[in-house]
Amino acid sequence: MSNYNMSAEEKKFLKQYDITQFERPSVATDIAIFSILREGEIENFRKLPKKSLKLLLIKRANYPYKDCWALPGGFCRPNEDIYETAKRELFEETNVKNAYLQLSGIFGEIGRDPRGWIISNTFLALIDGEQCQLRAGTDAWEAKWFSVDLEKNEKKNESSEESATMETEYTVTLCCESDNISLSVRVMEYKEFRNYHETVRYEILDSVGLAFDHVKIILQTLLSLRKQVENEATIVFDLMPELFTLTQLQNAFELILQEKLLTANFRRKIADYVIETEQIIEGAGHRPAKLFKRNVKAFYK
Amino acid sequence: MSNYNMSAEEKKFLKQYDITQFERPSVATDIAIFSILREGEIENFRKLPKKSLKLLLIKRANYPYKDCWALPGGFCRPNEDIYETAKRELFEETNVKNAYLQLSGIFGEIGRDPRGWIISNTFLALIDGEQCQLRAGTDAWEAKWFSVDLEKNEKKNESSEESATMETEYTVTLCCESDNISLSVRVMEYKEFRNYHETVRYEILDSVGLAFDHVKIILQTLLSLRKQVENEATIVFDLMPELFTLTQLQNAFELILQEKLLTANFRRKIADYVIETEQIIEGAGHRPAKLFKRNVKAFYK
DNA sequence: AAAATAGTGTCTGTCAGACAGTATATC
DNA sequence: GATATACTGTCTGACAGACACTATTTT
Repeated sequence: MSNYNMSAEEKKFLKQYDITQFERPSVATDIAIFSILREGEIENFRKLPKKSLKLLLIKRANYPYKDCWALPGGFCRPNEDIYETAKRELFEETNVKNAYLQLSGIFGEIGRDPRGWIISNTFLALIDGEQCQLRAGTDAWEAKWFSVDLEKNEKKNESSEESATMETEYTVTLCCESDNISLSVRVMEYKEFRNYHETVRYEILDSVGLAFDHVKIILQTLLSLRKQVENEATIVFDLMPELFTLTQLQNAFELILQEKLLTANFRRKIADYVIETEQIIEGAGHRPAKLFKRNVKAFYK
Repeated sequence: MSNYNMSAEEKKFLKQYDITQFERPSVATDIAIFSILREGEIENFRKLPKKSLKLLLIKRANYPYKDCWALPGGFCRPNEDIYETAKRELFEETNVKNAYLQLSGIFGEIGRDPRGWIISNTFLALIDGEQCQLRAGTDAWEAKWFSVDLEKNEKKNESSEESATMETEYTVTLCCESDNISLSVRVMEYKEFRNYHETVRYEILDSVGLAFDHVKIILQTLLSLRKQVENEATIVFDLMPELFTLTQLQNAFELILQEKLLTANFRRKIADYVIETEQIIEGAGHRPAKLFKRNVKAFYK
């Protein structure tokens, strides 16, 4: 700390202070790394490749939750800031150094990890999936991209003048096409409005094949990503390569929001964030698209 | 965890697993508790009381940072979720049970606390200040509401086609009128756009009178509060009592955003969130205002 | 009547949604 | 020419910003 000069008395206090006298948790990070990747093979030379929103999962080689899939993550090391832990883990899995990384939550519920008291600080990462090199799998280690699909199912809605409750069931479907793996897990969302305040709580209904409380982390992170995309366009660019077509960009928005957008309107909305380049996409069985780059100036208000 | 049956092998693994073999941090929470309170005495019987955005600070009775002011907070106890820690601390300081509480950041930089490796999960809390009962001060303990003022000072702005940097100096002024205390602290914000990604970093310039890195926490929490208020109106209601006038509500918006709003436009914007009651404010030296309550149904999309 | 706040009506320009239409590559 | 995507123009209605105006209470 700058501007802080210790007195002799304070130095003495610190010398006597024993931080280990209190019970401490382990602190870990789990990262929901999203990207946009091609789904399967190109069926028709005319058609654009079908892309989908992907999430990186790792097959656990050890107990607990051996053979289940989990978010990449790890323990925070001494002399390491948690953001550094997240950065390091991200790099170890994907070889990506400069990705978008954002705190998305804390999960510290008692019993969430059978090994003991482990608090996880969770992060949202967005990367350009085509660019990244996944760490090679070994016998003990395997990482795969899973396509993400979120289904919302309103269950119950009660509201009076003073209070309201809203129960929503979410089904998260994670598919790894190449390996023919499909995980379908469900989480319940309980929203309450009582005492003039809103509270939200999540509960896992079933989580077969997914480790720990990672379903919850995935769901909450995905919902917060969506909300952000609705509010500001800039975050989506973190999924894009240096040069991209406007259709690709629109596709990224559509995959996150899970809804179709109208092209003319979309282009008007993002016009200020992009600059047209001289280059075009070649080799497609149809009219080629112009390539755009980010307009750096537009990313500042 | 539901849906999780352990094998004998796994049970054996967990029995052998020693979580204490790794070095662990202490985990704490610090809470930025905001409210809106009357500033000083009523000078003119005609005028409305002047209100301001207040932040709760506590005078540290012990080392480190003895006699400095700090955010209320404390260590996370075993068998306690961090949200519970925050709730507990909030209740201990303010006697408020059902306040709005939201994760606002993690601070785990090495050296942020001279006592050792302490990671702080920080929270934003909004409460109706008029309703809350501050815990009584003792010789060893003192809590005060400080008015918050944020000043922005753009310092440097460079941008090219590929990259941009933006340096902003923030001055946070915290005043406790009743005790004639005024703390003025400065934080530098470094925004960078490089490798097609934006990063933000904060650095304390000076922090006289404020403990630890709490300036940073205060600034970042306040900025995120502002951003949220710009995006959705609902969060501001957490600062209001059950019944309130529209002028009071507008005032709350203005204090957070630090800008004047136009009344007619404001009322149109929040019209759906409120319901008129039969009651009116009495005893003012001017036309009395109607009292409104929250429209519970509007708080759900 | 003066002071001070409470509350409303309306003009304007911007922008999002909807939709129709045109353009241009490859095969 | 068929196919498929790329890209543009314009109508509409909603809404945010600006501003002028009216209303009501106490002293």
